[in-house]
Amino acid sequence: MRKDKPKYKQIIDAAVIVIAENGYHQAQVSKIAKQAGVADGTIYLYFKNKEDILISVFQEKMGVFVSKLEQIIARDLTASSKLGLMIESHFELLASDIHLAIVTQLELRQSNPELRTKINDVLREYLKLMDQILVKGMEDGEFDAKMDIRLARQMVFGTMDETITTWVMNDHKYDLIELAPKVQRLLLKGMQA
Amino acid sequence: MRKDKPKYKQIIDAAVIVIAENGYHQAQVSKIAKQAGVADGTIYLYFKNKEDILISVFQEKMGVFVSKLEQIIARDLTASSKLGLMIESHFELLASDIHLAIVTQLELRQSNPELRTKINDVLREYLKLMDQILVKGMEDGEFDAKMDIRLARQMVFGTMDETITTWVMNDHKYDLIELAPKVQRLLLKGMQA
Amino acid sequence: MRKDKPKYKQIIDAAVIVIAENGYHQAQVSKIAKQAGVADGTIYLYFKNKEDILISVFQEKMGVFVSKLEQIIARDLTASSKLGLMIESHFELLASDIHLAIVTQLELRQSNPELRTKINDVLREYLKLMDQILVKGMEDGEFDAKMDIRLARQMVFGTMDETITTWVMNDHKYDLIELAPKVQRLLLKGMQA
Amino acid sequence: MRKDKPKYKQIIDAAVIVIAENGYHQAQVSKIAKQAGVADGTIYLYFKNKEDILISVFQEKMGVFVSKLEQIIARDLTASSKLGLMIESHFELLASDIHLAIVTQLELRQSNPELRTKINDVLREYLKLMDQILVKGMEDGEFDAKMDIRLARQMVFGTMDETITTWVMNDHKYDLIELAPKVQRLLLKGMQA
DNA sequence: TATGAATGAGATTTCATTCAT
DNA sequence: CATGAATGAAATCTCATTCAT
Repeated sequence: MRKDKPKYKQIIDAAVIVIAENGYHQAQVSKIAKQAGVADGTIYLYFKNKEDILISVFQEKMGVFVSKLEQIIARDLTASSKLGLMIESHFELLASDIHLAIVTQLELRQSNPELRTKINDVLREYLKLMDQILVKGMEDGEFDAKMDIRLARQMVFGTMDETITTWVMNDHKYDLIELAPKVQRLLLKGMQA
Repeated sequence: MRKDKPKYKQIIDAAVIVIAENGYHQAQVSKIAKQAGVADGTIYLYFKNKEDILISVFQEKMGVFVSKLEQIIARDLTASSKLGLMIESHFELLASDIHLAIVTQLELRQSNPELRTKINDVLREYLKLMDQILVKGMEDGEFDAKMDIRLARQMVFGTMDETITTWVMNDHKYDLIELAPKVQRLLLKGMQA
Repeated sequence: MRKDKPKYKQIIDAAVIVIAENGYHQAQVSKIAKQAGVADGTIYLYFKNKEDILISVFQEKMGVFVSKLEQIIARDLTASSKLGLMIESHFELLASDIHLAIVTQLELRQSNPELRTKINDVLREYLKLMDQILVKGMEDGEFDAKMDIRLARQMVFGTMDETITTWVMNDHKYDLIELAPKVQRLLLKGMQA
Repeated sequence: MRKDKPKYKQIIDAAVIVIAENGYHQAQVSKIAKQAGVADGTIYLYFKNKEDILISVFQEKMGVFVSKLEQIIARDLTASSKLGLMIESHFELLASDIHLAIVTQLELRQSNPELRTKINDVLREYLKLMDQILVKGMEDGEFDAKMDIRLARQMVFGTMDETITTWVMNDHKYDLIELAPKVQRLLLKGMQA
């Protein structure tokens, strides 16, 4: 389905706005179409069905996170620095797009198990990259070589996720980005050799 | 709403089972009524509406977590030990009731933000108790006195939550409880003075 | 699904009227519900889905044809007389319920192949009874013992069907019933020994 | 509408194939266009609307039946022979084009009464020719001079139609053409003087 | 002539909630 | 207290047709 055409992106962006403003269950296709400035039927020229829109939203947006993280990993830095950059970059992306933050932290989690499974597939790629940082840190002697890597990853991701969700649920009335260094310090301490 | 009558609890328990077995979106009132062995209309003698059932499920079950945690806090122990017991106790409760674990970690999160806000109100009590442990640890010089207490709490809760959710999503095929000490160690290291 | 309850029959009869007056493709469930004097949702307490209504219409109404024909066959008459009574009875039933005639001869034939297959299952029972008459006639020496029974049945049914359909399509402006003896004579001549 | 241009016939033939292979309700304009190797919009340069395609299909194909029958009538034969040739010719045409048989016997009957009325207009020409044979037979003393000609025609057409439809519905697994003489004999007996 | 992207109307079905018994 | 039959609002997706190029 013509992902290069401008309307594809138009609809994705419209979906993010509509879901953020109306909530997942009130995000009817007709609302998304109106927001995108196209007819209802046009949606179906670019997406198989409603679920396909939502998965695509997640894929397109998560893609940005993944490529940012890939760039960070490619750089010649310590694992600690990479971890810090990752957190900062993750927070920045969501802080700069409140709509997207609402959608990923709150609304998309209301989707049915089927859809969530597909979302998890997308997420997994991100978590794999995260693991690369942890492994490097353990190999380089920065992180505790004996720590359970899965648990460590769950701590890192769980902490970031909880921090962002709390921020979103508090109507983002404080600065998320300035929490990044503190979160980094906390997590690093937990994992350091 | 007659919370003392046996049918009140019957319905709450039925709701947990039905949601766990069918998923949040397939947990119709009529199914809960059938599972509870009462007529559909009877539900409405004990609960205002469907949302009220779900909040009540969370309140009743969370109450157990809260009272367990209160007992732990009342004991004469170091903050670190209390934290360890809290994690262990939390894991134990969910590992011993898979239905409940599925409901709290996966299904109830599909509810709309409105309901989730109410659920968070219930959760807040638990988080406040958690804060007491952290404060005590900071005062006693066990934990870093300068750490951001909200962030620390988010790390603790986020890590526990992510760990349990991952366990549930992996069909609880490994032992959750034996992860508790490792989780404790990881978190303590992050927070220690 | 409660076929004994009066609402079941109410809905069936409403469906016949709505389909006859509006055509198959304009017979929305909401129209049938309104005609039956029930809410849209009530339909689904008695029928699995829209197709189920249509099949039930055919089954219920065809049941009358079948039982009439069974009575005729049970009587002590020559095959020729039975054939005559069958034609007469068939014509009478449809002439007395124009709505039903329109539905069976025109509207229900617009249904999709799936539904038509199910309708044919119902029809088969009627054709089997028809065969009994033909067999008896052949055994008793009334009908040509060497005729192809399938072809004979196709002639009988095809002629009746074509006659009724033509009558319906001509807005039943002439008397269908008085054609019965003529049709009988024609068919008997074709089959007689 | 340029009926002489090759694309006109291309589209007609494409329609027959698409309807036969996909069924009436799955024969979308876009499928017919693809099968014909033209763009969707091009269809509308040759046909007023979808219904117009279907009527044209019937007209074009029925034209073959009519001209065959005209040739038969023009020959110097008895009415009985003509009737026999007509049945044989009718069966042959459909047996040699299964797609067409499926379309005329099953699929086109799913169209709405409006369209069917128009199809009947086309059919009427064929039935008129059939009447010529019957009249001649009655005048020549071959057929019963007192028979109701309309009924007789309904018997002839209804029997042929039912025979062919049954053959199509049985996946044309037996030979239709060899049934022709038997059908002829049956019908002639019914009509003979 | 020919294209094909865009349009937008329209219907089935589910399920929380009510209320007469 | 308890019942359960009845209600009725609400949303996804299809596809014939158009029209700018």
